[in-house]
Amino acid sequence: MPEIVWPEGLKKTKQRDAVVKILESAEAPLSAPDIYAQIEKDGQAVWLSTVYRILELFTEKGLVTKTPVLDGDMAYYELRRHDHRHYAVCVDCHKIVPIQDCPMTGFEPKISDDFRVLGHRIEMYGYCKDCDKRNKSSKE
Amino acid sequence: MPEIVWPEGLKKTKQRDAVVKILESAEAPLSAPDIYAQIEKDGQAVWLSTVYRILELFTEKGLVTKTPVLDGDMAYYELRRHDHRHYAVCVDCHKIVPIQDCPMTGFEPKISDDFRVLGHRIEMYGYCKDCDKRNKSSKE
DNA sequence: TTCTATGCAAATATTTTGCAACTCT
DNA sequence: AGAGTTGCAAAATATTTGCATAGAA
Repeated sequence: MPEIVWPEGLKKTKQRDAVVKILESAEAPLSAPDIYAQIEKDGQAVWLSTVYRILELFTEKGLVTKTPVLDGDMAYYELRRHDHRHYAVCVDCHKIVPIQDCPMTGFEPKISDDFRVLGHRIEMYGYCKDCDKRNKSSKE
Repeated sequence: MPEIVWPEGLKKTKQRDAVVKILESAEAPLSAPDIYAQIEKDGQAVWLSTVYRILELFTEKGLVTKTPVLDGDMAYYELRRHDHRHYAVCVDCHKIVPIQDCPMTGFEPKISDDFRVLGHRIEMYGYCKDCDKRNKSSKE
């Protein structure tokens, strides 16, 4: 069962289907090369530039959200779902872990007069369990 | 009066001073090319790669925070001040506006068992007053 | 058939790196 | 003097674009 509504005017192609499928089964944002690699691994042929083009198009159509992660050497993409998720990112191994709830709920920023807020992005950073443990034991 | 403590072991050079001065007077995060352009405009000579190197070093030393903005085509840098600020970014003109207070205060994410949280980043996005007005009037 | 999407190559943009010359301490 | 910094050029990485062909409606 597809989680998305296909925007009218867009043709369905196997490349686009592949991208959607990867995004649907992802539980954390993925980079374009991530998605490209997964499609290849599934035995399908795509070009990285095509993946970029699809992601850009999907972002435009509101299907996908483009967001930088951590210190941002790459852009990450995720399906724009009905639920509202944020992530914690490990500063060491760059693992991405979903956070359950959103601290912005009910929060009204004081800028609202000067700014029409459409949404927000929250990212926590720190050490995941594994890296935390490793750092402690190696006393680094 | 300098807002920062110069890390020991780092030499003071006019390039580094220039970068610090720009960052001190900025009230929103700046990209490396932004900083480079401002220094040039002040009549000083620097190389962009030097600016990048200085910012990387400062980030390592904890003087500066590197953070991607909006959809992240570039990294932005800001002085790591004592106060804790977040920003709203206009999706149209990319203007960056500081937000007064932080919705995370007192918030304890449910992941804390599996993750040692060091900090967080929040970014609101939407339309700034000018772009909102312009979009309404041009009925675009 | 007609319009759009993709393959492919080549360009662009941002950031990083290597090394010799220079400049702080 | 000696270690750390910068100028400069060139490389590396991420992403975008142009155009002819292939594919969906």
